Amino acid sequence: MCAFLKNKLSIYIVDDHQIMIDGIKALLLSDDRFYVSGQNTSPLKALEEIEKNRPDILITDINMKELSGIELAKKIRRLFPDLKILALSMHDDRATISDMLEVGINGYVLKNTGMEELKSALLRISNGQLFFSEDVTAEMMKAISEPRNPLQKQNVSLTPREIEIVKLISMELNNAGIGEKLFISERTVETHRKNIFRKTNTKSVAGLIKLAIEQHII
Amino acid sequence: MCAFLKNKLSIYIVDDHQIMIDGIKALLLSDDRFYVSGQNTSPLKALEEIEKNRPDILITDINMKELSGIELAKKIRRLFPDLKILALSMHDDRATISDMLEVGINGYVLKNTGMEELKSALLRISNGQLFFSEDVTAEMMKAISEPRNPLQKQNVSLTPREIEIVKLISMELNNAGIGEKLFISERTVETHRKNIFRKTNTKSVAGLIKLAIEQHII
DNA sequence: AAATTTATACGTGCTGGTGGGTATTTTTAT
DNA sequence: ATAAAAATACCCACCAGCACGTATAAATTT
Repeated sequence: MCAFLKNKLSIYIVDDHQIMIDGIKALLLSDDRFYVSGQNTSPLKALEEIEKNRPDILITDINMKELSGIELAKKIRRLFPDLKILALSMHDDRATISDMLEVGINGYVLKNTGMEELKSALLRISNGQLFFSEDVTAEMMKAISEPRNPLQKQNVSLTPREIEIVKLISMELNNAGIGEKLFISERTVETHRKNIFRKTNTKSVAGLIKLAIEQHII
Repeated sequence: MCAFLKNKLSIYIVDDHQIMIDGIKALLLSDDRFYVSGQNTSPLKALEEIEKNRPDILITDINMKELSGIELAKKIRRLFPDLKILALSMHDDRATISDMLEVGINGYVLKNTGMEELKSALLRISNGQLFFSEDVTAEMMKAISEPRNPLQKQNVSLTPREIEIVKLISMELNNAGIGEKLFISERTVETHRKNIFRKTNTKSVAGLIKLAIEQHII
């Protein structure tokens, strides 16, 4: 089951974009240290296949429609604790990185880095080491060096109602419009709004929307 | 210079994400009908290289930070009218599609389709035909069947200064703060703001920020 | 059963942004 | 050289949202 025994690393790929899968596959195919044991554009189907397939390393995208990479990684960690996970992402935003680290992934590389880096990531991970892209490491360093800035990694736990409000704000509705839509008073909307800004520690709609997008609320 | 003469299609790839370039390259490499004459993660550098390189087909991503695929395609169309352009995008939103069609691209495939489709797109385009992914075609059909809906195709071409303003808005600065930072009057910021909202056809900061994130402006 | 969270709602004063303009200078494109 | 686009700046009236509050019913959690 390990790389040493069969002399090839067994890789499973999950990515929303078939073309990305095809690309990675083609590249690994030409390198006899790797073997692509399977792939899927659907995280859920991938979970089933992994059960039978038992690869060494899972390469997963993070921003997937069906199930986020974070959720997938969580499930994987629970079901197959030994399976190594390498996150492959477009973004190096702190929230996502820290979410993934918390889940306990083994590596995080950005899509804007080359394939060589991906290969070394795979090799290092298979050795039990961790691997992070330079930009990701930099972001982590920054997070550490800024002792306890107000932005923390606070879990922005909005209530369902508040999330609804955020969604409507993002749809360019004003308080009156939101009230109408939810059959509540404009005053109530104002109160929700206040609470949302307080909780998210944002001071303008701009910040709120950025956060909401980062956290995949909208 | 054409595919028939040298029996290989010369392809140039532009994409923000090196890993995507690497993937496509690896795949085309294994097919002797294609030849990757060059690639770049920077649209601007690509433009220079294409001048010398003169490929048959340019594969370009659409959502790039430096220069959007739309802008790149426009420049290409003006400078090298014979060069075929194949857009490769994550999104099938109507605005982008119609922008690209207007510029006069030769094909549009989505990243969530397989590599085989990419290959046939390349072959058909080299024959002077057009090629569009199924989803893209569907979106076009829908657009036609819905006679003249209000959503039109707005060109979101913000000026450099306006983009600067958008960035500062997204950083939760108010007009006064922005003016201070850019050494301009608060009145000027107000004017920029007005123009930005008019151009982007957004009516609140929420919409603007969403758009800005979509378009990778921030 | 008690405590907490969530969702509801109102008042008031202030200010920052909106929408309506107009206009000049500088830069870029033709 | 000239037209067009971009960047600069101001005026005025209006009101939506913010910052302070306070308060109560309903649902959840402990």
